[in-house]
Amino acid sequence: MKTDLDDNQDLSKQIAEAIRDAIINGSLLVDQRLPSEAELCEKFSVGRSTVREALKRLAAQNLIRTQRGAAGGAFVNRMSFEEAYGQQITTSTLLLSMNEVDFETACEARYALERSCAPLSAQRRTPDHLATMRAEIHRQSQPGLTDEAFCASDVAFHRALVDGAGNPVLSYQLAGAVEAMQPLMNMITYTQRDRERIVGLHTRLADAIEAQVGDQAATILGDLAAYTAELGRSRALQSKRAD
Amino acid sequence: MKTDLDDNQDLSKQIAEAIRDAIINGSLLVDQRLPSEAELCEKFSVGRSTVREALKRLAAQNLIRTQRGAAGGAFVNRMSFEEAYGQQITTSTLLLSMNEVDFETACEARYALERSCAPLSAQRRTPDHLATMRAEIHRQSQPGLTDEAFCASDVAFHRALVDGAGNPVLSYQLAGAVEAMQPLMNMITYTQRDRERIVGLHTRLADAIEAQVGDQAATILGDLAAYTAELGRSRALQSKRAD
DNA sequence: GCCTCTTAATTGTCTGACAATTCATTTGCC
DNA sequence: GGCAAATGAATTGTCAGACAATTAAGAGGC
Repeated sequence: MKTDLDDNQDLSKQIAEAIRDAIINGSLLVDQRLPSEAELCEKFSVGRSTVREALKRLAAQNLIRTQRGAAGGAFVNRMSFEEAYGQQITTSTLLLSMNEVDFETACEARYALERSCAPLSAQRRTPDHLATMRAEIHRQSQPGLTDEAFCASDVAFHRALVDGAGNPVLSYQLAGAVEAMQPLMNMITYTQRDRERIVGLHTRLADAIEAQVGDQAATILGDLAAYTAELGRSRALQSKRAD
Repeated sequence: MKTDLDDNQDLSKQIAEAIRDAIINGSLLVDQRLPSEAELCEKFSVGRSTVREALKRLAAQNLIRTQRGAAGGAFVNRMSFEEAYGQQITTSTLLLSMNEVDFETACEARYALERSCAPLSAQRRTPDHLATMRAEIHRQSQPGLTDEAFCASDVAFHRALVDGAGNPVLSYQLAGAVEAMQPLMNMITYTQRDRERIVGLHTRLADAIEAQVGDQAATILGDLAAYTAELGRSRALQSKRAD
């Protein structure tokens, strides 16, 4: 961990970066205790507030956790799939909502990514995954479902599809990407006919996954992408705002 | 923005979350100025350090930026693709390095994801993308290249492939995923024969993209995935540590 | 109109203090 | 001796006040 302060600006940022680098390059290992705030003050020759602000920056990125008390302090946090997943969703959601990404682009990206796990999922899916997919299809067929609930079920369905590939890294990347696009998908109003069409495609998709025919699953995902894009085009002007 | 503090623990975290939620749900718009620290102190009835720590948490996530001076303050930051990309790489890199993800799983995820943009890239790639791919292939053929430089060039090559799809959302998701796996890829030692084989596959891949034959590109990516996985299996015990 | 100086607002940093929490040690009782 | 309670020490969490650094806007002079 370097102790020299390069510039004359934003000390807490520099200190946070120094510690972050130490974590990334392995100088600080998981669950290792960082020096106490007082020691860091001496090491970097700064006041305690500055050190604390640096630590809070790291805590916000889930890089460290802190404990009070005698044997307390700041510890290097093991980044869990759960935390990483949450962070990715927050980042991606904001990125999409703040940059006027048009629906068609987001939609294309989503289905392209999802397609990548169709063959693996067809090959490795367990009965659990199939059951989840069937259950979500059933939920989507219920009348009186709000658009938001329909979208949430859609995400759950596709989540099961992705998880079926049995690759946690793939699940992490894809689930984050898909879920981040949910607010955009939520902007669509689905008529009863739309829903029936989607449920039909989902059913065929589940059938293909069950029959372990990956190519067919990929093709159906392509159809689903095309249909969703079409819905987006025709409903583009409604601009429902999710709040 | 809520002003009530639920628990009796970690005030700065609660305040940060309250403001973050306000940003996500649209109560605070891009480039809008947050209340000054003094005003936030009053609003939440806490001391200034607490408010500052909350703001630092948000700054660490690129949600806000701060400016000193008379018209200064904290402003809602427009999340740029650049920032989001950097965050995703940091998160994913740590996730992979701290959770003993085995090489084969990471490799499978990487190539599965990359495959998803092969058809789009074949369809839309510009001469610029092709030129970058050819240039990186040439670099990879240079003798005396370190393994790290070879890997970096490999990432640049695949980055061009991904960007060829002309979908910024897809580029963002994929480039982050691919780059985050670079440290794992760096653990491989490439012999001259390995490199020749990879360069050969890259050349065929560039040819397929140039000829706009997406299916073939996807197939070659599959071959590349299989070969990389094979290298990972045979070299698994070397465990070079990148520092 | 333009330049300079002043002023006010705001964030960045430091210091000192106290509260809250947690663990280790000591004390006191049996 | 053994166990429970009190004590103390270390550490983070919070607050208050002060000053420095920076920046925009206004005042004043020319």
